[in-house]
Amino acid sequence: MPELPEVQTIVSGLKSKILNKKIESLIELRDGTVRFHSVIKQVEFGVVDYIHRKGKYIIFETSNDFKLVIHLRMSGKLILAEPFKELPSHTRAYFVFQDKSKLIFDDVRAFGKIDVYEKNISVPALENLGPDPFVNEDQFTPRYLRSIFKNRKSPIKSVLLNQKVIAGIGNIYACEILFHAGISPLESAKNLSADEIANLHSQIMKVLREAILQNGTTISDYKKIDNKTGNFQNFLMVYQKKQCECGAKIIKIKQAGRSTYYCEACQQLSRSAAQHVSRSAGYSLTC
DNA sequence: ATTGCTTCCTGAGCGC
DNA sequence: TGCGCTCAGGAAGCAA
Repeated sequence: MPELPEVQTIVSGLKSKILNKKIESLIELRDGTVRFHSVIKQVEFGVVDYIHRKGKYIIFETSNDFKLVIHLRMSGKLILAEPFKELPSHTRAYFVFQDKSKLIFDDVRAFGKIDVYEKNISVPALENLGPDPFVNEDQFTPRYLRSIFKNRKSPIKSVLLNQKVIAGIGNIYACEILFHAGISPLESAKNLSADEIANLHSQIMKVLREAILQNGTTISDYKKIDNKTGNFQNFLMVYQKKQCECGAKIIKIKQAGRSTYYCEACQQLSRSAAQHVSRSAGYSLTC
């Protein structure tokens, strides 16, 4: 499942491989994968001149003033392919560049989409996103989190997954971040103390930064654009784990329809700020 | 305004 | 071996 670190890894790869390439065509193999918003289908995109992301959305901007907004959802992959290479079995769409190389959008579960807009049109999905911890680092502060959490009764795990609050965190990193912050996923967001929020903020930055360094987490589907796996799965502490490093059993529950993994011993409910002990530095990169 | 449920989709893994 | 069932989950859309 591509979340912020996986999408960041993909965007970095794309920047080095397809920036300034001319899009000759965008072929759709499965209806509904590519959606044109007030743009005709036979559009000449021109050259890919800017590649960036916000949250889990990948955005290509082109020299003829178009914007391609790509979301990989559960199982989407962007794979670079040499000319004449056979297409993967779940190819939903692909770009052909002027040099005949291809960028393939492969997606088993077919939830992913490519949305085409004119460059100066605002994209609702992007407008509704909260700050991204890296793209909007100046807005994503402990103070911002305090203001948002103040009135939220929802469990903190669900709030972390809310893209309107923070753009980019998905199920795996929500679980991992809460473990490293020593906060129970069941805790109501409004119960968190200022110290706990400050610690949570720093764990969000640390876990995501570390995952980016490791090129993301490959659990099942995620692949880099060279079709290779990420490495952060080797550093997961709770997600799909049976036992915590403290020796306690990892608990699996459902929250808002999603699996949550946590350690009841390390992540206790309703501790006062005074009792709170911040987890020490975190990663043992010797796994 | 916020929260929670359903839908989309397909392959893996399971029990029988 | 093969069938049917459950599960995985991001975000949109809707209901409460």
